[in-house]
This record gives sequence, structure tokens and C-alpha cells, in this order.
Amino acid sequence: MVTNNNETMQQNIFYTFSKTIEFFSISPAEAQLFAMLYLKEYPMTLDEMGQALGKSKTAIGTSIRTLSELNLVRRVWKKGIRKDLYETHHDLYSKFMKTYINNWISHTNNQKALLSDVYEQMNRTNLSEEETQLLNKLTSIIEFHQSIIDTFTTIDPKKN
Amino acid sequence: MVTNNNETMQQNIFYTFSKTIEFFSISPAEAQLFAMLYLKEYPMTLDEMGQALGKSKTAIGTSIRTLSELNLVRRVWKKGIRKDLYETHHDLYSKFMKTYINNWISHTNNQKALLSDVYEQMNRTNLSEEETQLLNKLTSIIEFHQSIIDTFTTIDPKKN
DNA sequence: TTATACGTACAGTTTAAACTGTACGTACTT
DNA sequence: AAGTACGTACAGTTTAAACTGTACGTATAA
Repeated sequence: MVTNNNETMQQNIFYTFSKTIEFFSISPAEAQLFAMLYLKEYPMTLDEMGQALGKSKTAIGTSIRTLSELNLVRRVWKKGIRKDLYETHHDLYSKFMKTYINNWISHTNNQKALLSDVYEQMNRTNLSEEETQLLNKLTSIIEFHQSIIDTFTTIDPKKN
Repeated sequence: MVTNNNETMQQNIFYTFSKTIEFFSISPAEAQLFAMLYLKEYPMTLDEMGQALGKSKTAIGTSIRTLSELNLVRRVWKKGIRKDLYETHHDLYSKFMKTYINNWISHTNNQKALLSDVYEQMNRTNLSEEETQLLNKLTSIIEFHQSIIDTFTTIDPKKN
């Protein structure tokens, strides 16, 4: 980090921040869009975002739709502007971590339910050795799922 | 879930389990390899794994190398067998969650350090309004990183 | 009413990851 | 020593995700 130039520092912040966002299972394009939008002080149009990132309006449309569905950005109305405007939510931790943990918990609960269904079907008397072993494996896998759920349930994403 | 057939149930367990493994930022191919290997009761060769998953030995070689680097599987020696044999580690929660959380913490620490470097370079007197705003944004982003680290540090992955 | 702006659907293209098949070097067996 | 087995390097192929450019329907402005 040898440069003092504002533009380069902003680029470094943007890039570093976007890499962290990627860790929340967000695609590089979406992460960069969010990071760039967060660093701007004003809501942007699809054209502006496309120009800032060097991408087509279609690609921006797709990415902003995903970010919007993830509740990370919101539409903004501004008088006299007919283009769609978007800005980011500002409570980073709450937005990212809450969604991320909820995804983990709901997915893992779904998987655990499926596995428990299989367990109920298999769990009877007169099992072969092979079936008993499979049932034991299944028990371990279900416990694994429960441990994941327990872990993420203990995190308090309301903290910010 | 309407079928009682053993093979189908094993397939359901395999598939459901592999989908959960993918959530740990492990690729579908690697997740499926791990899930299949975990459900087997014996160490397997590259050929056997390739045949079981319907993939080439090269693809298996690549995937097993990654799983090995992640410390999720280990090489096994068996007298009289010259082929490489691999089996999974059995402590699922510890292996997956520990690695996963360590990745989060180390990555986020690295990013935070980079951002703090930028902060030290920017933090001086006589800042323009633009620079002040960028510095404020940077402060929020650094706090975001710290919150992530705090969150994952509180998780105890030794539980199983 | 006509022309223009806008976002998005759509078809096609590009890119990167994942894959296959071949060939090679090394180890093992005969 | 020669032949075979084995894992992996390598080049090429396939696949799915991400992208572009065009066209369309709707809304807005003139």
C-alpha cells in the first residue's frame, strides 16, 4: 500500500470490501455492485451503475434484481427522474449476517427433515447388517445437521 | 418420500447430505465425493470412486486432492494394495465447521488489515468533504469486518 | 398522436470451472 | 530386464454461469 491517491484508495476499499461480501455466497458481480453502490453517496440508475462497472445494462439489471431480492438494496423514488434508482441499505452486519444465517438454518432444517423422513422409513426391527450400518450413518448425519442448526441459532445477528 | 427401497434411500441420504456439504463452500463434485465416501464402509481407490460416481479418474484425482488438502479425507495404507486408498474423517461437525469458521476468520482478518492500512493513510487533518465521507464509509466497513470476526470467534467448533 | 425513454425478455456469446482422454514418469510385478 | 499398473500432468472438450446486444412492451414527453 504505497499510494496516497484518492481514486486508488477508493478502488482498494471497493475491491477489498467486495471480496468480503463474496464470502456471504454472493456472486462476484453482485458483490462488486453492492460495494460500489455503498461507497457512492447518492442513488444510482442502471445506466450509471453499468458505466461505473463497465458492464451492460442487462447485466446490471440482473444483479440489482438479485440484490433487491436479498433485501440488500432498495428502490428509491426521486422527483423528476423516470429511471429506476437504487441505493444500498446501510446496516451492513444486520443485513448480511441475518440473511446469511437464516439461509443456513432454513436450508439445514429442510435437509434434516428430509433425512429424518428417511430415518422413520428405515427404523424398524429385523434390519440386515447393511441396513443397520446405513441407519447408524444416517443418525450421525442427522446429528451433524442438528449441530449446525444449534451453532447458527446461537448467533445473535441483531447486534450491529 | 414414497419408496422403501434401500438403494433409493441411500441415494436420498447421499444427495441430501452432499447438498449440505456444498453450503461449506465446497464444490458439488467434492461434496458428492465426500458424501459417497462417508456412506461407504471401506476405503476406496480412485477407480472405485470414479466408477461409483460415473466420473473419470482424473476428475476424482482432482477432487480427492482438494478434500485431502481440506483435511476432510485421509490416505489409508492397506497391505497388498498398491493403489491409493482414501477414507473420510468421521467427526463431521468438527472437521467441517472448524475449517469453515477458520476460513471466515482468517479471510476477514486479512481484509480488515488491508482496510485499516488504507485508513491509516487517509486519516489526517485537512480532509476534503469527499475524503471525510469516504473515511466515514471506511470506518463502517472496518466495523462490519470486526463484527464478523467477533461473531465467528464466539462459535465453539470443538463441540460435537 | 407520435416519438422517445426505459427496463426487461430473449437469443446468442463469452468465460471460467469442471470435465475427459491421452501420455508420461515412476513404481511394482513377472 | 521387460511388461504392467498407477497417479498425475497436460491439452482439449464440455458445461453452466455470466455476459452482451437486440427487440419488445410500456410509460412518458413533446
